[in-house]
Amino acid sequence: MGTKIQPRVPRGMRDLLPQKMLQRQYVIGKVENIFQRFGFEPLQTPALELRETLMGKYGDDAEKLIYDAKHREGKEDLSLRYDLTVPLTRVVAMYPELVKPFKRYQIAPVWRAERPQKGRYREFYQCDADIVGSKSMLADAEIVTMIYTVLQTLGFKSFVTKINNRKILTGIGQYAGVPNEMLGGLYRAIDKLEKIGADGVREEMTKSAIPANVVDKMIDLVSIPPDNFGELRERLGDLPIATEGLGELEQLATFLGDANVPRANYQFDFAMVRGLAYYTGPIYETVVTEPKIGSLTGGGRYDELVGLFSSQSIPTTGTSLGIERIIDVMDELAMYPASIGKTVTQVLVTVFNRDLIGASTRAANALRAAGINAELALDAEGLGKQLKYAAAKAIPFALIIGPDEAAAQKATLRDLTSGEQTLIPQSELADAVKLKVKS
RNA sequence: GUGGCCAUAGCUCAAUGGCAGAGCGUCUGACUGUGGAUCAGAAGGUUGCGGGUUCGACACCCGUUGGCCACCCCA
Repeated sequence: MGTKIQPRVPRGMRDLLPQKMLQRQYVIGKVENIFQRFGFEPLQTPALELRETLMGKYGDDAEKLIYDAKHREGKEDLSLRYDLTVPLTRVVAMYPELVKPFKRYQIAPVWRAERPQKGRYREFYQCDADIVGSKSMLADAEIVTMIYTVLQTLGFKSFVTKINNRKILTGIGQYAGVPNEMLGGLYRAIDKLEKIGADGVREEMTKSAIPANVVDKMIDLVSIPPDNFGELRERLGDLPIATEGLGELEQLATFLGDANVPRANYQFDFAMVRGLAYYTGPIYETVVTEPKIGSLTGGGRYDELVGLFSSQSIPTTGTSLGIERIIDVMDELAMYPASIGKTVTQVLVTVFNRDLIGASTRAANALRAAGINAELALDAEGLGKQLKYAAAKAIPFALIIGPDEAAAQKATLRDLTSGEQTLIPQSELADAVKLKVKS
């Protein structure tokens, strides 16, 4: 062998070592649980999609970030999936026999060639839940309710799901009379209202070459406080598209009230914008106030997307939870329950010497049969070393069967946290250990 | 994609341009039935990588890769 290869992972991607994986599995398990409780069912799709499946759906800016993954000698142009939404619409178009409304969730990695940063990776997991085949605002309300339930279950306290409607944004654009190709700049400036204030937005709009008279109208409009439907209706009432959007949000508000989602956890924010091109109706985005890490969830209604793959379009709404950011916030705020340890092993069964390998193996298997995660020490090289190993791995208990215990048909259970030891008859081993381990 | 900060032992960090160090961790022993305490000792480095300046570079210059931060955008 010549010079060694530097062990590295691709930029923006990472290994997830066991301790991290235990935390992730906890979070993903909770999320999956809630998804199922709302009647969503699992779906899996390939990591690679045909390039043509992905292109033309997200907008130019987003599509620059799509990874190509064509094989050297392959005949198909392939790309790594950019999100889970477009694959879903592809599935819906391919299997028209799926019973509607089709409610599916998918928890899987997606890839985006962005410049990495904290809370932003090139390979990351998304947790999506969508309802295909219902145009009712009740579907949107279910999505927002579920977002609330997930975050609340994970222990989040101060978070707000902001809700707006693409139709209102379109209305704002019409009201301002800005040409279509400038709408992007307009929306982007509006989106920054909270971050940079009205003056900042004014500056931003001027930079985007939006006429001065329009800018003033915009600032006025966008400065309408959240939840103030009346004021907005007064201004945009002449525009059918805006009226329609407002009507939808009012219905949504009623349904959220029915669902008892706490008023503090959602807000109708007419300045909230989402970048993806395919949204057509209500849009949502959840932010936490404590560590500023961007949005934890994002989603909305995209009634026309399925239509790009099929002769008929199907109304669809859904959300994507940013599991990576949720995990980052939970790390920062130490939100994991004590029950997720650093290891899955509950008991290390030590091996006193070669002659007692059999006794320890039988004990380990008895524990395993009783549903206890038991690890058998693999080298009989001294009790001290084995206990040190247990401590290093944060295994909470060690079982010791030395000559004395073996002769008396007993075993010693040592609590590595307190140092307390109990002598247990081998006949009652599993039950006695179970009691100790669970407490 | 644009701009800035950073990269030295497994980890956290030192070292006026002049012999690359400390703390923690790791390993061994004091302790042949007990880890986390104490003591003694040991291992561990091409200073991210490639060039350049210099008698001499961890330090200065250029490039490159990666991490972080602010934009852009977004989960």
